[in-house]
Amino acid sequence: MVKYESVLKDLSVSIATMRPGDQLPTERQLAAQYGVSNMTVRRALDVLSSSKRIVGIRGRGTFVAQPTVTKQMTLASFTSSMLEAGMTARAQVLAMELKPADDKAREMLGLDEGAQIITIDRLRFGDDTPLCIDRSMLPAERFPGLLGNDLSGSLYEVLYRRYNVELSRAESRVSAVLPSHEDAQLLRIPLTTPCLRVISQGSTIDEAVVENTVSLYRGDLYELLIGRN
Amino acid sequence: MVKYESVLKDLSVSIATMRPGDQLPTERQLAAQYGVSNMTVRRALDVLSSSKRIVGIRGRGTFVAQPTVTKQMTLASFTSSMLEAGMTARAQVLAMELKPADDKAREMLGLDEGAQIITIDRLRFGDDTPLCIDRSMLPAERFPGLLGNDLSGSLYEVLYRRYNVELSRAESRVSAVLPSHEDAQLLRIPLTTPCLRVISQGSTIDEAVVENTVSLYRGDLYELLIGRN
DNA sequence: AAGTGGTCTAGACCACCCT
DNA sequence: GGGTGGTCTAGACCACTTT
Repeated sequence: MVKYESVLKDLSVSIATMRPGDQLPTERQLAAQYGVSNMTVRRALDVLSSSKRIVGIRGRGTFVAQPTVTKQMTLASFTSSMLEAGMTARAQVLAMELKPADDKAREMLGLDEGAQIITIDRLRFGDDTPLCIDRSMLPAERFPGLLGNDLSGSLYEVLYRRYNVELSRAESRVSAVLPSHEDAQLLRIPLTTPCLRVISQGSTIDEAVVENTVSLYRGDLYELLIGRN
Repeated sequence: MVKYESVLKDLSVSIATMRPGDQLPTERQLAAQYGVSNMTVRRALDVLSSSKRIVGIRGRGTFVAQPTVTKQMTLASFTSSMLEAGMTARAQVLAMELKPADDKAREMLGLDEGAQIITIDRLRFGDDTPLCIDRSMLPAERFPGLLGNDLSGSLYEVLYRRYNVELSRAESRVSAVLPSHEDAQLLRIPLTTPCLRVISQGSTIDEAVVENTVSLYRGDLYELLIGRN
């Protein structure tokens, strides 16, 4: 791990314990504290600043930002975008199941009758705040033993490392919904907080759809960023 | 304008004339060429690299990137997606205004003090059902007489036909919100119906942002389709 | 005047790729 | 070994705010 990443990680944790408006140590102080140069501290601050977690005011200081509605997110992958935002990504597995595919699942994944699927429900955190519920569905045949893996990180990474399957997100459907009782409880939000529901499919290079995920993002903390990265 | 921005701008233009796979000058060469230090060149390269326009390979060099699939993710335009759904698209103009740009508008459109903007609010229908409210903002200087045009169809088409300006959607931010009283009334929905808010910017080929639109879609009837097109 | 965020330098050094 | 991208330094300087 390079130096600025250590600084970033540490700063990220510190900020999480502070309140909006609180002032951070000065750049010089941070540089001395971490035994690192001005430029390296700034590189870490830049990441936090561009993800709107802090605000630098020339001549005044650096402050913890108000948590605005404009947090950042890409359609790429939860884990990578959390990293980019200087937050730690973590997933808590809510449920895992191996079961026969119903009609709907068979259609979505292009499976034959009698095929089995794996379902994985996960609650995803950014710095200990629940931000998203992921419900994934995959063909069991293609990923034997998947449920034995550690799924607290990136699902795509596990698929790549263990099964050498590289997925790309083909198409996503985004809608606005109110959370169910259960989901609201998991995300720790009121029932009236609108959420973003993203239904996405992962396909291999040969176009076969091998993953279907329904994600529910907290609407008050999340914004999807779509476009040229 | 700071130095790295000049370098970035110049590099951006250069890259546009090159082909994928072509090699850029080395960092040292660029530094000498622009009369600037290594770090400053790198800062510009970092921007291009994180937006996937170039790829740096340690020990080899820096190369123009292949346009990737994820880069091309776009939101379909309202008019075209209505067409695809077999519905007729129509827009009712709610308000049009020519007024001085406030700070926020100036920042978004990159305008100087004293510049004027055109705002256009439209209610968009699919088969006589109100589906979306669009609030657009454009620099007045660039589009003289825009308000005299028929705006019941596609705004982008008008801009193209009348001003020969071809816009591409640069980046869109999607969030889930509840509608205001006014917006709920316009869309004929209860206040508790979650909506999709899409903030998008249109830019010309030379990267200038000349349009900013906030769209509010009925969440119960509208789904955004994001995919490789 | 002193202190702050932000830019920039000139160069060292590392990891890596090519002979 | 020589060239490349990438990280980092120690400090200078600028723009700005506060005292």
